[in-house]
Amino acid sequence: MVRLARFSADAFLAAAVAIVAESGPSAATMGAIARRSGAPTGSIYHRFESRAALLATAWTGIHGAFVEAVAPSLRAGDALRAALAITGWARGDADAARFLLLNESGALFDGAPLPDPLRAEIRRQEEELDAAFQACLAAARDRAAARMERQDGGKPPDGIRVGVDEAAARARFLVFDGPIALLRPYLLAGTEIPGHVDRMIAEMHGAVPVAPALAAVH
Amino acid sequence: MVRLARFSADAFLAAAVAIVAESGPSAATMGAIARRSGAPTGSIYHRFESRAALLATAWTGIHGAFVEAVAPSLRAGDALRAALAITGWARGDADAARFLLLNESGALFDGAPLPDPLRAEIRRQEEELDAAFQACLAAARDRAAARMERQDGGKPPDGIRVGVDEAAARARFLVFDGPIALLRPYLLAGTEIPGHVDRMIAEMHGAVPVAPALAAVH
DNA sequence: ATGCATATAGAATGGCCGTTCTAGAACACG
DNA sequence: CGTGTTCTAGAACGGCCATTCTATATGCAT
Repeated sequence: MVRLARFSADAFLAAAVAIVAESGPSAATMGAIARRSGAPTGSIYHRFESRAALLATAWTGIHGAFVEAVAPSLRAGDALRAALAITGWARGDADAARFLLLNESGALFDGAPLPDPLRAEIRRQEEELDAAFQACLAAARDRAAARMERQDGGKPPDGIRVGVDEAAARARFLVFDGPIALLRPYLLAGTEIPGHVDRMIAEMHGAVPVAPALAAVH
Repeated sequence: MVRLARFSADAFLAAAVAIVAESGPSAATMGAIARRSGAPTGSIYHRFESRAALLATAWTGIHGAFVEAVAPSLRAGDALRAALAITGWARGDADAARFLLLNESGALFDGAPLPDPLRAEIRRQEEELDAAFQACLAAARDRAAARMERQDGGKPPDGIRVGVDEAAARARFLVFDGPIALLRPYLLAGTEIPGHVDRMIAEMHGAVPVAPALAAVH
């Protein structure tokens, strides 16, 4: 019922993502987003209640795609495949990867008031990713226990005995922080991601155990 | 000759570093720095010609300490010791490490006009660090060549044949990006840096070669 | 046709921030 | 004991930005 919109929410989101990817979050002013969309600034407020809501919506869409790319491998207990899914996803959508990278530290919507459904979706994504990660961690722990049982009666193998916190930190690095650190230079430079990034990830996974002897701690 | 200053340049720098470490770069407004120092905003401009100059000076001081902590090990060709020097330095000055981390992407003084001596010092530090890094890379290459000669007549060992770009990228990750990625969660959370961070760095250096068969490429 | 809800269009508002300006104070030196 | 220079002190200025407001257009439902 009534006047049809010339500017869609998606158009504003796309403009915001492009600006952030090109020039960083602080360049994504309402004026810049409007200019890039060919719209007046006021029209943005017919779709989003604030700049924070707009950017958070953009973040949520991109982060959702990220989670969908990574979570299945995690749920399958395959940490290496999950790590490689990150590089694959980044290769497929460089702008999105750059956007996510530049908004890592939560500087985007720190304490800003967001619409409730958006907050709920953000939490849902975070919980889904965390649950998948925990599943992967549990699988690694089980494998470590089985390996230990096979090798000898009770003493841990040549790996180091680690606690749960350490195992989680190790897994986080192997799956997320390490691959992201490998991608960062290329994402920031805007150049293609070379194949040896994947090779290094594979080497790391082969050499650095997630849970070397976690079963001993249980 | 004349009135003695109540507020030193160092006081403003310390205030700026503390604010950035606590609340991020955008919180370090001239007003906030002045308030934290107990000075009027105008007084800051008797020491620094602009906000960019102030923050860049703070960055340069911290980065200089970082370089001094890391470069000697690099010049000695010891990549592992260099990587561990980063964690050691971060443990010794958490605020400084946080400051550096939060200003990685050069968002601090992007195209801002800076006094020439400051620019020169920044460039000098960057060149010193890069030279040390290149020395470390060259040492790794020499060791790889020697290892190859010892093992067999001409074919590369079980390592992967890599080019110069890849060797540099590998070394960068082993020395800088990897350790920093391991530190990031603890720096951002403001919690103590656990010992297993160093253990993982050592594992990585043991397992992921900087220049596996670089000599074959020369 | 005529309402009327919803859009465009862009000017106006108010706040924050970096920077500058005005006034006055302190101190080394002649 | 001025005098000049460098400081404190904080108000004032100008720009940018998010947000709101006013005026006008559009097109479906009646």
